[in-house]
Amino acid sequence: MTLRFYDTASAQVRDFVPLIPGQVSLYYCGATVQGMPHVGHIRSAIAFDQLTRWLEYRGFRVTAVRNVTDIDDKILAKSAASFEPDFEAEPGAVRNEEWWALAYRYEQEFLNAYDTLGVSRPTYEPRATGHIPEMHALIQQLIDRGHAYPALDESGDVYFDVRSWDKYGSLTRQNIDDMQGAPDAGPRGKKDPRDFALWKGHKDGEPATASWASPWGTGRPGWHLECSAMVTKYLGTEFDIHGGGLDLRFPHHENEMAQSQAAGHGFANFWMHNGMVTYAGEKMSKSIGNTVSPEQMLELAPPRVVRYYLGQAQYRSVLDYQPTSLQEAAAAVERIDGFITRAARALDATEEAAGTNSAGTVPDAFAAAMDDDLNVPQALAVLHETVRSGNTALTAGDHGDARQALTSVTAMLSVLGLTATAAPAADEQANTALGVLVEAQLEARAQARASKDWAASDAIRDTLAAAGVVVEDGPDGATWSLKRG
RNA sequence: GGUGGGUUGGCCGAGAGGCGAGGCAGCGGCCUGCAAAGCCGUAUACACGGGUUCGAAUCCCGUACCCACCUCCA
Repeated sequence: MTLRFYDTASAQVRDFVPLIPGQVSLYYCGATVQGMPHVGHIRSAIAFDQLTRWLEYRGFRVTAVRNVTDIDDKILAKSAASFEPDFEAEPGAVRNEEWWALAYRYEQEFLNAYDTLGVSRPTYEPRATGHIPEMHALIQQLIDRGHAYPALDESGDVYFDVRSWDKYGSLTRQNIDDMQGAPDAGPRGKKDPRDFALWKGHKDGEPATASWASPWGTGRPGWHLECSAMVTKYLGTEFDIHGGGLDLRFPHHENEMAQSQAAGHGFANFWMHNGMVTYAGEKMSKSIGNTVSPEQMLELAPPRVVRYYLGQAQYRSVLDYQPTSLQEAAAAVERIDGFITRAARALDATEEAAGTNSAGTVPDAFAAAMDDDLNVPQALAVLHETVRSGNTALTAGDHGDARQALTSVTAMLSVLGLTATAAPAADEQANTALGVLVEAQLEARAQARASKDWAASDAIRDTLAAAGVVVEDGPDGATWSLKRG
């Protein structure tokens, strides 16, 4: 049983062998908390959550780290704008908000979205501003090794010297001389326009709270450096997997890799990048303004449906959002949930040992699909096939097979982060206040049906349906459930 | 200009030399008083043009179009 993942650095699917047997160290880039999350952020988190869950299912102890970039240009700019007299508060924006408050507030928004959509919390979630000393140590190390230098002007910046590191560009297989270079970078005291900032000198007008003392003058960390420093602190100088969105490959991850390896670190063994979410074929991003928020999706569908939708494609592929996407996902989820509800009720009613919650195992075909670079679509095919065979078993009254299918489905859903909320057992449901009323209606309907009074029977069913109670007739009489969503 | 990725049936979305993944929608059937749910059946799908091969959606060459990154971006 071999796990295989696509590694961006080597551009191939490779066998995954962790550095320490039985353990996996995973770092994936979280958000720059400068605004509300959009579903692109969530898709990335779901992808690495699926990875984490699958590794854990496979018996690995996973140490997952997801950073929070809580200081950067945009955060400072947004905060500064909130103090302007003509500040026009966007929905959700706050007037006169300090940069650190703004960052913490949006961090909470991200956490809420992650939690709602079932993204398990990483082991550690470090903030950039909490790791200034580690960054200073790394910068000093790079200067000592001749790979970094204080800006040639008086800006107080410290730059990484890309020309000093001949492997620069190797992650994305680019040649430095073929790169466009930052058009607006100008010299800014750089030796090469592609040199990037490890440390940004304090600028006039920036709040004093956004500035830390350093051997090179007061300032704040560069984006790329913070990840390198935090990875090393929590996972060591060499670790198994570094993840993030495909758009972070360059420059962010290229720069991270360069500075860490130039500092003598082995760094990431695997680089895994999730594909973008597009809207009408265009990448969803703040700068384009075509974002769809988790809230907007959650208005259209329950969290598990949103999770199903965002997690159903293979993580590396582009996921194009369409207005009908969530309806389709909802239908698929309802099909699964319908089986679970029916199976649970049928089995509970006939078997006393219903509480056998032994952690089920996943079908071999499902496992093989997940082992193969997290082929979730293929795994979902196995899930649906299991649901079908379970339905067939239920119809046939084959409770042994039905139970096996139920256990199997439950295990698969757990791995995918789609665990169904346990449907109430029939008698439990009947004992609620609503249940008493519904049962009375169903009793009346049963009598109407017995006397072939179809008009009365259907009227009751319609009334219940209007109240969100779905009635289904079966061989043993009618059952009911609350309409989901 | 450089570097990657893509184009699969009405839609989404896997696969990767021979047996038509799966879901959604549609159609037909079984079941049902009628429904619903479920089950069964149902599609001459692989951008285009060449080539290799007994056989190509899958390999090779070329073409077109799309996307991403090279500037902050999950």
